[in-house]
Amino acid sequence: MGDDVFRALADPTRRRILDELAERDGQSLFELCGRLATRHGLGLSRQAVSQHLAVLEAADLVRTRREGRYKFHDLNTAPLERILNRWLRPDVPGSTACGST
Amino acid sequence: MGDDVFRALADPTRRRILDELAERDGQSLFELCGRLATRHGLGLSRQAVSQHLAVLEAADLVRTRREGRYKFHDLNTAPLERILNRWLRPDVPGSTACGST
DNA sequence: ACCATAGGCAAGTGAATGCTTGCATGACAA
DNA sequence: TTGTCATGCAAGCATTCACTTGCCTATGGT
Repeated sequence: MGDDVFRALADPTRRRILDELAERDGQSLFELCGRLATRHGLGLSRQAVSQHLAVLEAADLVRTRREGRYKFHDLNTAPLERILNRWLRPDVPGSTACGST
Repeated sequence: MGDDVFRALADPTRRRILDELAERDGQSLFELCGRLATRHGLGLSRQAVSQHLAVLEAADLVRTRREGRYKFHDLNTAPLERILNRWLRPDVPGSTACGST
């Protein structure tokens, strides 16, 4: 476990998506496309962003909720908190649970 | 800055190398090869590990010091500490410095 | 000097990755 | 129902990446 998290964080575009969601939770796919374009200068297709979101969701870094035909995305920092302790604080209780990733 | 750090952490073998160095600093290339093989079951060539170490060193996650014909590797957690704050504590002073990575 | 040891450099290969293109699905409005 | 909007699925392409192979440098022991 945690493998998907590191892989998800490897791409700079996905990190910018996390930045966007950290600033404003609950954005839809098109909202993210627009903000990545206008604020970060990234001219990505809708599918490109969709695939990035799928990777982030698989890593549990992004939670989604459907409402009608919209799908809203929320940032989930729990996997990040679990990962830090691996090398930074190796003797915190619970940090050994992800030691074999 | 920080881009190399995420890329370096993306590979599971490199993460195991960091585990090894976290447990015992100052290992040489051959030492790491041996311990990755015996303790993690990874049958990697010397060059494979060497290239991984080069990536980790480029990301400043590993510091090296030469002594004679030996080259010892030490873990450096500073880049990790800088990265945490990006999404976990966005309002800590100094965390804005790596916001555009 | 000789040889073994520790490490470095560079080209080549197979697999994974990011992105595109095209078509399909489901929800809402007219 | 018909059309449109938001999203999903899948194949194809170009790049990147991890690993190997082969040769080279340098240090230390004998």
